[in-house]
Amino acid sequence: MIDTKKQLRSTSRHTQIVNGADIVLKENGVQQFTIDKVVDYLGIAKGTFYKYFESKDDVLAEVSIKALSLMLNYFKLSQREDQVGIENTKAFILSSYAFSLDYPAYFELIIYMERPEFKSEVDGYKKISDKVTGFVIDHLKNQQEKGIIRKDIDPVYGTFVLWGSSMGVMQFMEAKKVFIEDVKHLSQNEMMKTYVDMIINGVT
Amino acid sequence: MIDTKKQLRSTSRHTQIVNGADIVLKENGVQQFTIDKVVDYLGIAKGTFYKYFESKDDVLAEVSIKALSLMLNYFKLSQREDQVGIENTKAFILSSYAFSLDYPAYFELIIYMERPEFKSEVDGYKKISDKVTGFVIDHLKNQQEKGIIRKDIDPVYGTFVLWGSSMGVMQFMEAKKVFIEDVKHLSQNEMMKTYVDMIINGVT
Amino acid sequence: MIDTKKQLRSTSRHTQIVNGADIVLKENGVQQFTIDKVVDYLGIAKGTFYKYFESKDDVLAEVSIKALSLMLNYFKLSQREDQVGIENTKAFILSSYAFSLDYPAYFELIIYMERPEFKSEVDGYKKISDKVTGFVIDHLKNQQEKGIIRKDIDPVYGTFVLWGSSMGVMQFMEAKKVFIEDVKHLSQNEMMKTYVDMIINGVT
Amino acid sequence: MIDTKKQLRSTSRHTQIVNGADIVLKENGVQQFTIDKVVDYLGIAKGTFYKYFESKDDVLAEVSIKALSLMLNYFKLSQREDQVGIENTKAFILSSYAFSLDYPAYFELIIYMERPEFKSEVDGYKKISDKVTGFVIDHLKNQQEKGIIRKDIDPVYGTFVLWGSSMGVMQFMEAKKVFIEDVKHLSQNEMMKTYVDMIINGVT
DNA sequence: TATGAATGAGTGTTCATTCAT
DNA sequence: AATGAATGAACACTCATTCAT
Repeated sequence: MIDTKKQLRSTSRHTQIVNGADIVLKENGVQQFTIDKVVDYLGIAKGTFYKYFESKDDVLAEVSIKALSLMLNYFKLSQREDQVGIENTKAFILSSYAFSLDYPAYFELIIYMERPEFKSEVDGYKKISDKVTGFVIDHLKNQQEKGIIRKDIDPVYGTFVLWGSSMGVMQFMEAKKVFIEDVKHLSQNEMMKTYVDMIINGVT
Repeated sequence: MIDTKKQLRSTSRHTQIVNGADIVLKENGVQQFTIDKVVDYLGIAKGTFYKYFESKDDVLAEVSIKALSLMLNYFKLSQREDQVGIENTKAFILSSYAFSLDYPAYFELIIYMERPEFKSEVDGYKKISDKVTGFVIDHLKNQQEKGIIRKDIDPVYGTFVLWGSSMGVMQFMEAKKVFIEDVKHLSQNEMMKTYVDMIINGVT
Repeated sequence: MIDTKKQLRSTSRHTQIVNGADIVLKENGVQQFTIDKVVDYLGIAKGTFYKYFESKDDVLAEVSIKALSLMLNYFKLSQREDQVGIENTKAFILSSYAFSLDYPAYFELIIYMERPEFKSEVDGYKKISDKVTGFVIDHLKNQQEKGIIRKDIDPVYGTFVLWGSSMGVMQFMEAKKVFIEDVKHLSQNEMMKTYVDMIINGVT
Repeated sequence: MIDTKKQLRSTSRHTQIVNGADIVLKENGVQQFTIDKVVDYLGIAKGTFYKYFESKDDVLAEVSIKALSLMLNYFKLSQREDQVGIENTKAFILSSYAFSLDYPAYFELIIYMERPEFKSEVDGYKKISDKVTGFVIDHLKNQQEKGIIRKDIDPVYGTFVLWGSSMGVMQFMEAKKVFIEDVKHLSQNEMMKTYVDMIINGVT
């Protein structure tokens, strides 16, 4: 339990709960994330939580807005005008890798939110989710116009494939971390490089 | 509940429980898989279950051995001598796609087992996991020797990339099923084709 | 939320809250009636509510005054000078049936208020309750004087019997609605007719 | 909490829980009946309860079987061969009155179970419920054949009217107990007599 | 007089695991 | 070796009521 009173002055309860949920998520992962842990951590009553959020998925949607915004920021920061040719696409993929390394719980959350049964009523979620998708689609189209990426790849399919496959590789590495590094003496970075190399070659 | 007595003579309790868990898994999926359902199905006592398995994850690890074996079989059956060039690699990727469609619960299980917190003590799991990995590594090496796949790709990294990315794309499609088909009017098959095209181009 | 300010000038807070509770009751029924909904609807603070009312049951008691007043009005409107003989008594019973159809939530409330554990301190409730009772007693006495209703029935007992039994029949029909209409293919109206016929025969 | 061990030897857990629920019901009434109270009373774990019953409504259904059986018994015991004419019908109505006096919580429960949303999966409930209804219908038919009750009354409607109205009168008396006896100095018995007189006159 | 954030004891329900027999 | 009754902490969610400002 943290000292709630200090925070109250500077932050609204809503934000405070989102922040608490954020921390609980990072410490426990999505599967072990519970409302009980959040209210315990914040030292507030359960009723208080439900004054601000309709459901568990509701807070998670808000946290995932932070997660997606942060990821989008990683994407944007990876793009530089002085990078020519396929470099920007490489940089984009590597930035999503960096994000998954820096914020593994966020990464897990984004996957969790994609469950079909998840019907978020939180406006911001759909918005930022579309924004991220849009960013990648635009990137692909742009590279196709410049003649850098093959024009026969549908940008929408291409985006989902890019996203799905890179997330898969990262998830795989995360899961097999111990196995890969200790047993096989492989490096995650080396593996990511191989992936980028393979997928980049496939689209150019 | 099935008739346990007949099985008892020919099969050991251990195997019998794994088989029961297998069927329960296929019928319910990983999230709805419970020990209660397993012992109900088998008509055995709960205590008996815990005599043979330390935990829920323990049986699931054993079931996943069956799942991985079956997947390996799909891989093997996809390879034909009369297929030339890159066709065998394509066939290999598509066979893992077919597997995920034919046995969604197994596919779900394999992903479930990859959680970092999952620490299986079951010997056989590592064995079959290595076997599957070995198969793909051999495949890659083979294709490289024939000059079909680029020689600069490390076969071990390449294997993990191939595996991780294709599973990622499939998982992504499964999760976004409704979204992809209803909202974007995309086809899962078309998306898989795009993936195969992109990754194949990247390795040849 | 409604605009509270306008009402404030003309109506007292007390009345205003009762009116709000009234509307919330009609829209939600007794079981779903919550203080939260009332203060939300009125746009006032919860503390304000508890300044004017000691408990949830307290407001409901006040709302039930409105309900009983309305029911009394139904009773009165059912009586016409040109109706001769037992017709006015029939009309009286049918008017209480009409009331229960027109204002199901009020009807529900009246039954809810009759729980033994409900101890209303609200003055007005007893008053209107007596008024309704008085009306029926007077009606019975009147009919007895005219020789329409048997003189050996005590008008006070008769009133409670009339009231209790007709409410019971209506409550029974409401509860068994599905059962009566779907399973037994009976009609609510037909059942009410049977009741009126039986009870009217019993008193004449 | 009672001493559980003694009971265990003679009674099965199932029966024991039903008995506990029975007592909790009688002490608290339907609205305040909770699983927590039942397990607290029995001194068992919540999980134990749910091993034997699927839901709260499930136990209540079982308890109501006891209630309905008991009520049916009251009905049957009221019928005597040496009673002639309308006396048996009177006795029947008075027996349901006696039942509601002896077991007010059971009476409440029977009303509670009639909620349309209540979908009991418990076989016995429908059975005994139908039995009770059947008993009354048969009684009416019988009296009609003997020429004691008017033949133009449909026995099914008549049953429901009889049941609904008598339950209504009893519920009304229960609710207004204090009011009737203290304020109006009326007697419940006198009121019941009036009801029986009125309804009997209406049907003969 | 009015506020509204905060409370917390419920509420029904689940399920992996234990242990006396 | 086998049983299966019992556990109990966990879970998401509710709502009448309080009290410091």
